[in-house]
Amino acid sequence: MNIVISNSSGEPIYLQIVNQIKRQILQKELLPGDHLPSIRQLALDLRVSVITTKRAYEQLEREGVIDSHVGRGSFVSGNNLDYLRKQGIQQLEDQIRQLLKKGKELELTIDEITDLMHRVHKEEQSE
Amino acid sequence: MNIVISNSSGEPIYLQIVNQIKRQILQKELLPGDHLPSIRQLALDLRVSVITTKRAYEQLEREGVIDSHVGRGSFVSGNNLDYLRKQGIQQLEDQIRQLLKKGKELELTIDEITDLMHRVHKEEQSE
Amino acid sequence: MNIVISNSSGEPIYLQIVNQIKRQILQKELLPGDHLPSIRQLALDLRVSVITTKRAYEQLEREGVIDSHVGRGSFVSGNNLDYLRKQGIQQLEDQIRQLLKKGKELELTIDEITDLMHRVHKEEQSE
Amino acid sequence: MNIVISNSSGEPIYLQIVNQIKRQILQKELLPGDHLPSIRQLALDLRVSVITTKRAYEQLEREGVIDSHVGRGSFVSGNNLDYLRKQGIQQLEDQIRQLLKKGKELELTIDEITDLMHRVHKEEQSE
DNA sequence: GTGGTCTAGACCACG
DNA sequence: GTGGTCTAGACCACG
Repeated sequence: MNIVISNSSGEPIYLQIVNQIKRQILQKELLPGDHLPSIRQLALDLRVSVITTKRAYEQLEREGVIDSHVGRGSFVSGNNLDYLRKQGIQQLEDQIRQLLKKGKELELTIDEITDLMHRVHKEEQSE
Repeated sequence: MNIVISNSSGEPIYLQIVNQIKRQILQKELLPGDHLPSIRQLALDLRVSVITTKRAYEQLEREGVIDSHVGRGSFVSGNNLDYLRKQGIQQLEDQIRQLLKKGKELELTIDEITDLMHRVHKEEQSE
Repeated sequence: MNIVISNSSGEPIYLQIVNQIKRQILQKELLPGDHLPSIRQLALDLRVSVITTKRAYEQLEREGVIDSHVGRGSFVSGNNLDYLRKQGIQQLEDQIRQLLKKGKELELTIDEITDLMHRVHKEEQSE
Repeated sequence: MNIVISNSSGEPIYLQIVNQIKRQILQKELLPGDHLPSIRQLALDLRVSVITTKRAYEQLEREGVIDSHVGRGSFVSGNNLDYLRKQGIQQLEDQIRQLLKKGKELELTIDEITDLMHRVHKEEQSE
């Protein structure tokens, strides 16, 4: 499993782990039934406290994205793609609402915001 | 001055104050030279700790958006519109970058994101 | 607030806290808006680690039963009686299902189980 | 021998084995003297660790429900029906006590609990 | 003071 | 080995 931790991003470490695992499930790099590294092993790999990896796995289990069993470890649970996708779209819409609100405050029209978005998109691609 | 505090938004109270004052300056509801309520008065009005209003005013002063003078109070400082506008655009671009990143994770194209944005925009208007 | 911790019950301490707070809300000993003791204070009172009280409050917040705000503390959130009652009935029905299953294994009829329940009930009352 | 393991029930695997064997003895599907599969064979059948089946048999032996002899295997021991039945009744009474406690918290009377039990019983039967 | 995050370390039941 | 619970202790932003 490929997880990268940033100490400077401001995003809590446990959430970085949660989100990156969700992302990998969403992109089918992790499949239902796949065995995840143990919280101890992952902690060693990421050079992070066991408690932090545990917290991440707890969150994922609470959302039904993984199943953990004492003595056996943690596994990607069956078919969460729908759930994760819906959750993702929801978050996207929330971001859009914030964006539109911010744009309105700056007295930008929807077209100006769209233009800005396309300009930023082109910049990102050319990097 | 018209400030509304939300306890459920998750946004720190002092930042809610900061941002709403900035917004009002940007929208010319507050003009250069305008006298702001004292931190004590504002704390009373908003039913919030004085520490909180103090923190908000400190932040605004640090950004040069208001001037505080012992014994006289705080005032909107001269011509911050450019600064606030640039800051707003910057924040908007950051939001857009996050949006594009999230969209990419969900395997949405830039056109699909644009469509979604327009759809959300129409919903917001019709409310 | 009146919470009693048992070290011998087998029920995790944080769950004992969670359940006793839920019980008190259900029985209107705690009302919406009531200020709960801080996690540190409660930890001192119960002679338990801060992490344990924190964990209890996290669980309660996740279920929407309380609201916690940095710097301000934790409060019973508005009208959870319905939620808690429904949850309680659900748990009761699950217990009943287990009971009936167990009774069936022992080849008891529903009437025999009912009798046993009334007998136990009388014993409990006379204690 | 017919044992079904559930990964989702939360009940430890070794206890699932213990309880299902007890049940089968109670219901005379397993009789005194019957030869049980070896821990290795059972582990293979259930796709479970040998440690787990070993733990289950140890528990059963400790309770005197089976006898294990090195080189010969494990056998249902003579006349445990009384013991298992008493144990079952005991457990049933404990469940009833919990039920009554829960019901009390929800401010249900003994009659309301009895009604609910009969209702659940009818649902179960009609399935 | 208050909760949020993080760390190091321990013991337990389970597999 | 594996996750579940618990402890003592730290630093941070917020009020």
